[in-house]
Amino acid sequence: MVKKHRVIAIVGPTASGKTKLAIDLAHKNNGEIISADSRMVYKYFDIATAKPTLAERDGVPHYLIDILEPEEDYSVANFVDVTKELIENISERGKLPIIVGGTGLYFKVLLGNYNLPRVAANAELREELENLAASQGVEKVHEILQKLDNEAAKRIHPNNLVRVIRSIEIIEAAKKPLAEIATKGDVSDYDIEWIGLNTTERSVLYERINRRVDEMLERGLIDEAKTLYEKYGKISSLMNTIGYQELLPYFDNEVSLDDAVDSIKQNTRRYAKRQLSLFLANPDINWRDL
RNA sequence: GCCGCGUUAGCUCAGUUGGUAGAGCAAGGGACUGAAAAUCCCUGUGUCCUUGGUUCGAUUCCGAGACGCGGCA
Repeated sequence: MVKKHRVIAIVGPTASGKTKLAIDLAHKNNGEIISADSRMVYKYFDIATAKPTLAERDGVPHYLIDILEPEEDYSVANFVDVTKELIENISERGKLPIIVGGTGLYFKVLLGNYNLPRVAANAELREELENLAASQGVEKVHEILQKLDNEAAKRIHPNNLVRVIRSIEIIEAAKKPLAEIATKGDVSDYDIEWIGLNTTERSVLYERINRRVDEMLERGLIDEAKTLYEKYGKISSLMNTIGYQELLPYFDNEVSLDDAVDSIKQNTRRYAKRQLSLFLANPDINWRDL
C-alpha cells in the first residue's frame, strides 16, 4: 500500500482571508499553493478575482493561476486531472501541497475521490437545447434527460436548465449513464487537513466584502473590466464573473455606476452565502473564526 | 397661511364595499458528481402615521394633529 500524500485544504467564503492564511502556512510548512478557483485560472482577471499579486505571493509557488485565455472553457474534470499530478509532483519534491480557493465543487470532486473523465463543452448541443427550452419549455429538455438517464434526471430540477443540459452533454459524449461515467471510491487518495475560515457574525463578513469591493474600485476595477469588455465582448467568462458582469450594463449606459457597484457588493454577499452552504455541509472541516 | 395628494413589510407599492392584509425587489434558509463567482429550490417579514369619534368591530368611514410632495399666496 502506497503512503497517502498529505495535503492542506483551505476553504471559506470570499473575502475571509484564505489567500493570506495559505501563504503563512506555506512559509511555515515548506508548502506550495494550488489554487482551487474557477476564475483565477483566467489571465487578466486580476482585480475582480482578488488574485494575489506576485508581491503578495511572497516567493511561494502558486499553481493554476493565469493558465487560460478568457475565451477558453474549463471544468472540474480539468482541475482534478491537473491537480492530482501537481500534488504528486509537489509531494515528491518533499514539499507540502496547500489547496486554497472558493470553488467548493473543485474540492469536493478532487478530495472526495471522484473519478470523472473530461467532457468538453458542446456549443451546438447547448444552443439546440436552449432553443428547445425557450420554445417548448424546460420540461421538454428534462424529458430528454429522463430518457437517457432516469436516475440523473430525478436528482436535477427541470428548471435547472444549466445542469440538465450539461448532464445530457456528458451522457451523449460518453454514451453511458452518469453513474457509470463518474465513479466514486470509498476513501480519499489523500491525507487531508481541512481548514475553514468563517465569521460567527455574518455582518462582519459582509463588511469585509463591501470594503474589499471598494478597494477593488480604487485599484482600477473599472479600467480592467472595460479593457476586457472592449477586447472580448460578452463572452461567458466575463458574464459569469462577479465584478465584471455588473459593470457591463454600466458601460452600455443601462445602469448608473452607483447601482452597478451596489450590485457587485450584493452579488458578492450572495455568493459568499452559497459558498458557505456547501462548505458547512462538510463535517471534516475545522473552522476558524477570523 | 390656504388648497390638493400621500403616509400599509427593509424598499417601491397594491388592497380591505368595515371582520387586523399581499405582490415585486431586498433578506434568510437550502441543493449541488461535471458551465460552480454558474445554476436551481424553499420561506417569512407588519403599532396598516398618531389621536378622538361612529360601530359589536376601524388599517378601511368622519374629525383633529404630525410628517412628506405639489400648487396658490
